Amino acid sequence: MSYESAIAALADPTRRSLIERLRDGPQPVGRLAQDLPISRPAVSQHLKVLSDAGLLLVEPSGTRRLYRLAPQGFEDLRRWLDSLWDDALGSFAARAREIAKESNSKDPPK
Amino acid sequence: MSYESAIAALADPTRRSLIERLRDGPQPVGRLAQDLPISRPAVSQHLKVLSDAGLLLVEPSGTRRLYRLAPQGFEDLRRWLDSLWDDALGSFAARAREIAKESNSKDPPK
DNA sequence: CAGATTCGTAAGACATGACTTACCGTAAGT
DNA sequence: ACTTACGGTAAGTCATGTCTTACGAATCTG
Repeated sequence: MSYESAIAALADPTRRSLIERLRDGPQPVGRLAQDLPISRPAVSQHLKVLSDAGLLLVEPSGTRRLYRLAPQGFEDLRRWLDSLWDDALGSFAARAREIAKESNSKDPPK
Repeated sequence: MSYESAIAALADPTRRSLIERLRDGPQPVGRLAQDLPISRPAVSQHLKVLSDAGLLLVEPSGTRRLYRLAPQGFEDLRRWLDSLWDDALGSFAARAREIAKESNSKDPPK
C-alpha cells in the first residue's frame, strides 16, 4: 500500500547514508549530522521523510531523539520487489526458450 | 555496486507504471505510451533511465524496440534490501529485550 | 529560574528532474 | 525511390526537492 513512499525516500543518497549509519543501532540527530557535509536541519528534514515513509522509528530521550530502523517499513517494499523479480525471471526464461528454438531451426539436431 | 541507480529509477511513479506494464511481457514503446497521460518522447526518456539502471533490456525488432524486465538489475537491489531488513529486525529485537527488562524491574515477578 | 543543549519548523535560494515540441535517423510497405 | 510508421535526441519550460539561515519549543544543568 505504501512501498511507494519508501522507494522515494530511499532514492536520495544522503538518506541512504543515514540509513546505513543506523544499521549499527539507534543514534541521535546530532551524531548523525556530525559526519555529513550538510547542516543539522537538513538532516532533520531527511529524517522526517524517512519516518513518514515508515522506515524509521523515533524514541525521545530527554532533549534528544533516537532514530532507529523500522522493520515494518521494509516489508512491503521487499514483497513488491520479490514478486517483480519473479516476473522478470519468468520473462527472461521465456525469451531464453525462444532463443533456443530459433537456434534449433537453424541448427537442427544430428 | 549499482543498486543506487536502480532505486533512483524506481522512485518515479511513471517509471514504476512502465515496470508494472512490463510484468506481463515485453512491449514496444508505442504501446507503452498509449495508456500513459504523457507524450511518447517522455516515455522514451523514462525507458532510457530504466535501461541505464540495468532494469530493462531492449531488443530491436524492425522499426520497433521491445523492452522487457532485466532480472539481473533487480538482484543487487534485492540483496541490499534483504540485508537492510535483517539489521532492522536485529535492532528491533534488541530494543524489545530492553523494553522487557525495564518492564520487569518495575513489575517484578511473583 | 537562567543558561545551555538538542532538535524541529519556516521561509527563501538554488539545483535537479520531468515534461513539452521540434527534429532526425532507420526500417518496412507501395 | 517515396511515403509511412516507429522511436531516440535536443532545447527549453516548469515543477519538485534539497539545501541554507533564522527562529522557537522542550529538556537538562547550574
